[in-house]
Amino acid sequence: MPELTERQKTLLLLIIRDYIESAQPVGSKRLAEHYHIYLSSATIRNEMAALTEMGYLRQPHTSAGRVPTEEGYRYFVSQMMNQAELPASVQQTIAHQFHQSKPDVDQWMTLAASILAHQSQGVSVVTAPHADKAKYKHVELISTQGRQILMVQVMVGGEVSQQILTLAEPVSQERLSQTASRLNGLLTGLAVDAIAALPARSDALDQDILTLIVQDMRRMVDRASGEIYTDGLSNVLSEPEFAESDEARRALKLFEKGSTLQDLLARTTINSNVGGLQVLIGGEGEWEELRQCSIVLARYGVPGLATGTLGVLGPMRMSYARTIPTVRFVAGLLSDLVNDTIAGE
Amino acid sequence: MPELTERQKTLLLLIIRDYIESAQPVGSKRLAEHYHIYLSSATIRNEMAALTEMGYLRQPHTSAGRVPTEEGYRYFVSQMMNQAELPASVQQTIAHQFHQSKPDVDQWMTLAASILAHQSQGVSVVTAPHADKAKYKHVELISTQGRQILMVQVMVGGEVSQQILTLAEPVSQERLSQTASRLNGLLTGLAVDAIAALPARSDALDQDILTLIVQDMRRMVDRASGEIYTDGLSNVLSEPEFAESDEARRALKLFEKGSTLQDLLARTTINSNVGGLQVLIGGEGEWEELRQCSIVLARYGVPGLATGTLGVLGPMRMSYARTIPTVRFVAGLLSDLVNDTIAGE
DNA sequence: AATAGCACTCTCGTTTCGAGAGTGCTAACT
DNA sequence: AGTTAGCACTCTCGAAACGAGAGTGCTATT
Repeated sequence: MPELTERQKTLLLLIIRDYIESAQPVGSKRLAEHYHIYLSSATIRNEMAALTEMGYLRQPHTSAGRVPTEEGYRYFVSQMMNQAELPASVQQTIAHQFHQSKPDVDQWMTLAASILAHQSQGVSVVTAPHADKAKYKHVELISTQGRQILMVQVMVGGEVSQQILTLAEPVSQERLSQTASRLNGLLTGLAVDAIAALPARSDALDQDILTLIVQDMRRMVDRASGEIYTDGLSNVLSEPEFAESDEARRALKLFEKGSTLQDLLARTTINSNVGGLQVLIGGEGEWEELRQCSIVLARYGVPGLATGTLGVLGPMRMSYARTIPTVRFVAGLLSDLVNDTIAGE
Repeated sequence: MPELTERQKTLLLLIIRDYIESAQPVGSKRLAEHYHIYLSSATIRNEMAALTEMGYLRQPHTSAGRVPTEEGYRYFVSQMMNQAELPASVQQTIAHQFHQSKPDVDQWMTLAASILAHQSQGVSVVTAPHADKAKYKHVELISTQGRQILMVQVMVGGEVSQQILTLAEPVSQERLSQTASRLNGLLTGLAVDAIAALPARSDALDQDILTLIVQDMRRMVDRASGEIYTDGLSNVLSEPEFAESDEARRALKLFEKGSTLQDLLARTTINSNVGGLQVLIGGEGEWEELRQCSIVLARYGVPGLATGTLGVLGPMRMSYARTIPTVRFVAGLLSDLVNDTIAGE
């Protein structure tokens, strides 16, 4: 259906840009006066009617200006997708912040969330890089008290999981350390399936821990993403479309119980490959809670080894021109960091 | 200034209770009709005038009903402080949830935050129990990649900190394990100051790690509270006083950058001892952002060993009758849990 | 001391109204 | 044929007007 004439394209983009800035329906007259189009308002009206007919625009009421439809936004985004780049100065500032921070995943995620939120004036969402196919690297067992022990497990790539276990009976730290070192000798470099396939061990404690390790690795692989880092929540309230608190509350709830969010991010895992951006506009008919929102998502990391998701959520009227390049740039940066971290293995 | 007659007390409490429910200024007539006071509206008016004079009530405009002042709320809270108890059935439900969960601090905190938020319809705030005087228990060193290693440190009491370190040069896992086990033999049970006072070690790696351990322990002691668990953020938006998003945004921002919050919780550390509640009303002249809010705080844990803070933030008009007993009860529960955890040492 | 009565004040929801902005359509223009 | 001017019409929005309702303070009475 790309029956858009050149003029219609320009007009459409202009209208959307104006609406994103002003948050108000844009009319033919305003358009004719404000921008240097050498067209009369009447002509513009005709074109607008056509664009409305085609489903790119919409009028809130008869005799109000036009507002982009979701389809309109989609066109807008597709147009700017390949073109927008973050100014070099901003790039430098951001990169600088990352290189100054400690080499700690937690720090990176927090920083990424903060930068995304500030740059885009939206709500940022970042998940930690996650090994698609976890390989065992190391386990430590530390007795904390009585029958409870702390198990710290490290994957190749540096992903860490800690968990508290309750054993059937108290075990001394020495015994735990021996068990751990035996298992470490045995399992290093193996994937979860290989470990599960090992023959049962003679020592009961060994066997118990082994089972738990497998469980834990499974859990790490299954949860598409663990904790979600987020920032800029208060930004949603600045947007006029969330002035009535009801709509805003719905959006906030998304972040309290992460299930919808998890769902959303999981989808991206499937559809999108590292490097590509994905923009979901108006919930895409799937997410009722997001009907008023858009999300710009990207996948980062090293495919097959460790990847994560990051993105920005905002009103459908969000500034894509700022958000898209920022998300892309930060995703690239994080990919590099992950790459560097893994490189040594 | 407790020149309140018995009748004035009853009236004041009634007015506040009504206002908390209805969120609307309460007038003399409404009061006379709705409740079984055998007084005429005129009499009530007189008393109201007196209460206003004394600073417990306020009228938004001439000829509107009365609204409690902060002083009024304070009186209200002081009255109900000793009396309110959570229904036994609710107590059971809550206790049940805790006993079903895994023995994991993270789980507990999340659960506590969730329960508080739901019960009180406010925003809950919980910090993990934190050792006031950390004692060393165990360290593990795990090489993750090249010069970077993961250091996992466990305190007596079970508090865990993990950190990524970058060494001057790559070190094998064997060597790391040896170092760790040497240090474990040496340091177990010592407090940070004792460790800092140890003579320097001959082995360079040992010494490096030792320094880092001390640093890390200091860090853990210093940060009054690390991560803040929170829930029910979307509840703020339901309250009519936050209908205009500006006020709501301010409250939300509190939770994004935790500094004010940290500050607030730190104060409680000083003023309040375990078991006692503290109710801050209207920011108490100190916290501009909280002028419209109240916060019910409690300290839990075992004094001198490990304590944490928990509380609920809501509009000044929040339901103290539900919030106060809930906070008190959950604080008690968490104290028990901390106690049980530590008992074994 | 408590109350009934009264005059007065102030808010709030409704209604009315006109300005303004925008539209669609038709007829004229290039 | 594409563009533009003109016009009648629609709809929103803010201001002004207004009356109902609720509440108050004060005074006189019980």
